[in-house]
Amino acid sequence: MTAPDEDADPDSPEGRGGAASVIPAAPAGSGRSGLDRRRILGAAIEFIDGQGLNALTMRRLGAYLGVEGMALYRYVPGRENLLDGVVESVIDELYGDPDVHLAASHGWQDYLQRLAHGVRRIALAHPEVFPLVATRPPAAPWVRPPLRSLRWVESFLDALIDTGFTEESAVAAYRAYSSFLLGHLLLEVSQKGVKISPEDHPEGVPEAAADTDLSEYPTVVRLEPLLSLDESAAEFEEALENLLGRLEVVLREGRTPRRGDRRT
Amino acid sequence: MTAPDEDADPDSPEGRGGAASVIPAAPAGSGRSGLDRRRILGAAIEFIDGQGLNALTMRRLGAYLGVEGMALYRYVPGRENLLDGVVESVIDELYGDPDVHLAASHGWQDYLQRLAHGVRRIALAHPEVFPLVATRPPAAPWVRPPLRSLRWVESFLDALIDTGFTEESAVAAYRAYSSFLLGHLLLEVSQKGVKISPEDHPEGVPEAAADTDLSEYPTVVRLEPLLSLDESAAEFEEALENLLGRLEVVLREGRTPRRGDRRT
DNA sequence: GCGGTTCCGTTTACAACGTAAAGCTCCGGG
DNA sequence: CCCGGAGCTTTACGTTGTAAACGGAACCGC
Repeated sequence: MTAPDEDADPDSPEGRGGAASVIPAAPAGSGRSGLDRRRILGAAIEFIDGQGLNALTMRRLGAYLGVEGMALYRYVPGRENLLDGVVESVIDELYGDPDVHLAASHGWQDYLQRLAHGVRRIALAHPEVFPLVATRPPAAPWVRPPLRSLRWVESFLDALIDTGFTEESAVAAYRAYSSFLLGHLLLEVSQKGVKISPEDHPEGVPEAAADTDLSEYPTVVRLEPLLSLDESAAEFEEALENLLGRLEVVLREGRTPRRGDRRT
Repeated sequence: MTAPDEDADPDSPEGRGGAASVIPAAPAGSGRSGLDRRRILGAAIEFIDGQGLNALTMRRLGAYLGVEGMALYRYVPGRENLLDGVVESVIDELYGDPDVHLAASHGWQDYLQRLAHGVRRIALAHPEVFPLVATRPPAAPWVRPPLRSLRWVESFLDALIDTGFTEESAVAAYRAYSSFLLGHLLLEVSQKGVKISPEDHPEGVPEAAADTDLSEYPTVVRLEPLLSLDESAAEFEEALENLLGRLEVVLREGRTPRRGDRRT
């Protein structure tokens, strides 16, 4: 079903190289006994990708690994920690992505562009996992967003500061960038999440939905084809470019612009 | 504790009029017997605001209402549905907000501005609830974002179309606006969510955290004061204004700008 | 008044969850 | 041969969401 050519999304799974596959871990119940934290986290990710987050329970994950559920507790302190680990693991895929660099060797715009697409690739590869990134309470109070690892935050700030941003504007940029990524990807991922409805209406009237009464919302109904059109890639690109443009202004003016600009 | 004057956030709880209080419902366990769906949803919101989302269980919510837990099932089909109802209720607070209008009587910019602040007020009033807005699977596949109610989507699209947007650009605007709101508010809310840590360090060194080793992240450490500075209100304003500016361009050009047409 | 229905809340019940604690089972070093 | 520990399983407990049966009050037409 997925239109394979035409204007294929460069961030779609397998669109780019080898990133987005977590761990070479054994397929499912094969590689017996070699249990360890990484294998567990890898399995958890596979499991969530396949069965959804709600389906993930300790016992089921155990079974998925050919083991008894309680066995996991030898390597993982508990479920919450496991989920934290999952998030961390998923974000760590960035390190394996050859298109994403830790340093801004080709300018900050290139750096941010690559980073954004790297994160998007991850989000699209693990749509069920990604919301966790947004929801899990952060280890450090700042570091909220998509790049939850301190190492990435460090890299981000360094990259910008090295290329001329002031500290203030680098931090401002970090936040603007983060919330852009978070918002856009969350929206995109959850839009994909709802497939074309697994069952239902094998025939009968396609409009005038069965569950809710749409007759009060004529515009929504009329624009439905537009609304359900998926332009995410282009929209992402546009919003990203706009953001970069905004940051460029910040850079040039050396400060984060304030309304009415009465500064401290 | 909350610095009351200075440059008070206009969207902070009680900053604006009467919105952001769900339902006049009885305080806690007072108004006995009059159980019904709205009262339950109201109580659930209060409960989540007070005890956090994780603490919400059917039995506890029952107890909070002076009732036996199973009693709730007469009015609510189940927990999932309850959470959906909570989200819906919270969004419905928009209707009670005198500053937010359903129609763009003072131009679309005014409309979007008011709407954005209305949603922000809600997010700040219910920081524990808001992430649900982002996470809950949507009833209709499109309609993803902060304004989950079809009525608001309808209103949004009408407002823009009435003031000159094409259908395509109205939809594009809807998405850009949504993801902006979602991202920014989610970030903001979860940043506030982590208060000054309920317990711990009643004394001792405030920096050089006890749990993780920050020594590898000198920039993060150095910028920590900046990073934890809370400029959310200003940042929100700036990003919102930028977005509106972007939409204005879209409006003027009558189309959603595609990659390729430049205008730096 | 009175039997019956209907409403609403309680009780009881159960499977599944996260997790503590104790029990196996094997394995390499004395 | 025995031992101790690593690694997994068993058993156990409290809590969760929810189905089903239950009780009692409030109302109905008579």
